[in-house]
Amino acid sequence: MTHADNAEKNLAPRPRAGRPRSAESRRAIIQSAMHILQNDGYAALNIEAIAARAGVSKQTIYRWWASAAFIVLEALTADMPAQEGLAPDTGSLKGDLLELIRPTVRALSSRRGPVYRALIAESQADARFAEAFRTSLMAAHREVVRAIVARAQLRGEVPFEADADLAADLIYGPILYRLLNGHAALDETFAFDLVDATIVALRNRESGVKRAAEAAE
Amino acid sequence: MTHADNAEKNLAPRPRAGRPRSAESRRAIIQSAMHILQNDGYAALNIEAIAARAGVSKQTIYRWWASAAFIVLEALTADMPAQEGLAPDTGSLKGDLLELIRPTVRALSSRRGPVYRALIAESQADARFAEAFRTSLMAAHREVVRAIVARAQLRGEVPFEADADLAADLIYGPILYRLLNGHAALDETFAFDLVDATIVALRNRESGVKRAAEAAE
Amino acid sequence: MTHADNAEKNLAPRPRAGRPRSAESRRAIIQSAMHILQNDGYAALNIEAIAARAGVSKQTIYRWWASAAFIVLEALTADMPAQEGLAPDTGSLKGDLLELIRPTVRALSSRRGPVYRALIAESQADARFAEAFRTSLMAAHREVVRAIVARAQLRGEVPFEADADLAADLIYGPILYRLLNGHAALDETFAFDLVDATIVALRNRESGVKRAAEAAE
Amino acid sequence: MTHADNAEKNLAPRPRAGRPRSAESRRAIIQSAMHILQNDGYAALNIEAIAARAGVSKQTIYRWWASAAFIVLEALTADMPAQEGLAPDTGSLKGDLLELIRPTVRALSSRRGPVYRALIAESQADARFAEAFRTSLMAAHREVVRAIVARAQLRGEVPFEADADLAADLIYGPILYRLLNGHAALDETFAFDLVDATIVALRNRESGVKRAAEAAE
DNA sequence: TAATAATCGAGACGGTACGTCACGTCTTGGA
DNA sequence: TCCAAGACGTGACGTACCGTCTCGATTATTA
Repeated sequence: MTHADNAEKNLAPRPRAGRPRSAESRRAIIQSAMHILQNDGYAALNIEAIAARAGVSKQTIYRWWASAAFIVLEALTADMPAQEGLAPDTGSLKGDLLELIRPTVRALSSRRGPVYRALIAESQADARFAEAFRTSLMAAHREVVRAIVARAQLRGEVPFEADADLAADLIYGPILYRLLNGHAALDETFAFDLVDATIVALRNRESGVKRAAEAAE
Repeated sequence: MTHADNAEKNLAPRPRAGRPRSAESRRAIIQSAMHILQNDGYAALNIEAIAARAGVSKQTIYRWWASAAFIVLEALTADMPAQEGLAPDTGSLKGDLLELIRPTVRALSSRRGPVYRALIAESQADARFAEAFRTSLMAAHREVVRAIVARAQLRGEVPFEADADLAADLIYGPILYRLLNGHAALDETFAFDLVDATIVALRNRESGVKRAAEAAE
Repeated sequence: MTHADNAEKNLAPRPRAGRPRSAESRRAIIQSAMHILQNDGYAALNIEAIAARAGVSKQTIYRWWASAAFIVLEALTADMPAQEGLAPDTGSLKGDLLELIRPTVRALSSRRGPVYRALIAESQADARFAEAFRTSLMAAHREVVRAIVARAQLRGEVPFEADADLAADLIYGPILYRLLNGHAALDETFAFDLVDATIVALRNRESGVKRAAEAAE
Repeated sequence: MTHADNAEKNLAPRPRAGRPRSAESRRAIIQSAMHILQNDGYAALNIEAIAARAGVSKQTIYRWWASAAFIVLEALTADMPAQEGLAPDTGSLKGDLLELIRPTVRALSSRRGPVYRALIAESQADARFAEAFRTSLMAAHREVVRAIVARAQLRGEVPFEADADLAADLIYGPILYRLLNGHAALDETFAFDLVDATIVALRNRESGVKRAAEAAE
């Protein structure tokens, strides 16, 4: 999204005139937003509260972010570089997926849960944020799955017709479902089940060709 | 949940004193809520707008519903009786699942989409609504899957260890994921993929016993 | 002006539905506005401060008044009925004018001064308020002069061609001038001077006819 | 006032170090302020708008002027030298006063009106500006009247007891009154009326001595 | 020919108040 | 009892200007 992009650009080497953006304010805003979100919940996360806690004017927030959700998104993506290339590489598809999913499930069932629930809820009300969220955080998560599947294809663990995008849906879909709907726990057993289900689905080579024929019937 | 329950009770034959509840107002409120949600989106759905459009006082709304989301939920559950016993019975697991999923996906990609997106978003902010939504609509959807799987087990299409709950997660999880995140279309191809993935996962009998052993390693 | 008019009407016999306007809030708002104006000055008179001091919501203020100046105007005009028919009647033009001007000058050089200075200043920035101010307060003041002059004409103290409107300008103009510009005191001597000047101007019968001729030259 | 004074001094030959003040910026600022005031009104006259229109930084404005009103005042006083010694000298009191008032009234009823209305309004909110305005522009205007009256006294047209200050009040007071209150037009007829009223008031020799006696009664 | 000094544009900053929106509650009179 | 109308206190919204504060660049005088 434009706002967040500008923010990052303006903090990068800045050849332009005028007082430079305050890195201190930016940090205080992001920290305040996360603090309020984690402690008081998303309902309490509003611009006035963030500004007050960060000792910052509302205008400064609005100058760089379109809404509180964008601040949270930036807080999450700012951590990402450290996690980059984080696609685990254990040598086996099952190992990789478990290495990916178990920490994910663990984080979402504790402190990360409320954050993602809030951002997904916000996505339903704000199309501009939805796009930013989808193309940054969510896309990054899906990309990891795609990388894992690609390696498994090279190793011959799954056929080349295997649909990596479907795999990402089969992993993150149910996780999201349990996170948002709360009908069952996000626990280890669930992680194992998801991995198994995803692997057998990837190995099932019907996907491409045969399916098209069926649909045509 | 209490409010919605009262609503239904109060419409049933009830010998209480005073002026009876206006069925006309109830209908107008529900229709207005759905109209606003479908046309102007979740962000525009508020009590004030519903009251204005329904020609009803805000008080009347607050008397019978706890929030706009409960109105929408009532609109959906009021339609349910007509769809009840909707678990399709084609004679095969694949047929049943397709019969279930294809219309679901079709509805969600058109007029039902905004409605479910709104209710799930609301669930993240309101725990009381979340419970109502989960135990009514969502539970009903999952129950259909469970019935289909049970029949498949009786037919011997899938082992008795097959996890019907996981099957529901594998079906509705990815659907929800695409609905909420919008990274890919909710189309026919997706429905076929989901059905295939779910079936191979159900047939994979590792699920229960072996898994526990692995986790213990 | 519409806002102020409605306010008065709605406090009068009200045959309409809905919760009636709170006379208590109205009183608290007007009193708070006057208190702030008298103690902290016009610069400190803003809607937020009035609302806070009156224990009232901003919305309630905006519902009935277009700006703080209108509240002050209502405070002044609400006192007017008590002063109505206040055109003094001493039996002589000079007596009447003195009876009118001396208290005016005295009030403006003490507590009324800041109030009128504020309202006139506001009139320069807000055309809608300017009209309200002119047609209520200012018009009432001018009307008193007109009544005094009319009686003097009947008594034969001044010719019938005497211009009562000009008399009002000659009285209130210089008073306003000193009030706003502050180049000299608003004192008793000034009141006497104004009365004398106004009287001789009224007796000077050139006004109408001869002037037109001159202008045509 | 200090700011404005500095402004003028700093433009005069001054051997201070550093980059000299930009005459170009000063001109642009003054012109922009006048343009906004004349076209968009007093309410739209703010530093931000002036800076934007002049293509100048806000800092530059704040460095040389204390508020927008001072800029306007400087715009008017910068024109004054050209008008200096403007006390008309037609040989008769009436001629002089007409020569003075008619152009004044004409200017105020067209382009000068908004300007003076703004400055007088500002004077009510800012005591420091009020003093600057009173002792520069307003004092100059009053001085002209005093000079005219002095010549009339030498000619014997009015007694030596005639109060020139009162004359200035009788002229500028009503003009200001109509300008600010807008209850009647600033036209030729009004100019004639004012002149006549002022002359008869000046000729009425009661003013000083007798009045004191009356007041003591 | 530097060093010093003041100004300039640009533009971000902490503030204050604005006027609006929706909330959920509360009187009214009437059905 | 319920209903519509609609006023009420509350809290947050996003915006407009305020006056101040860096920046890098520019243009003078002084050493």
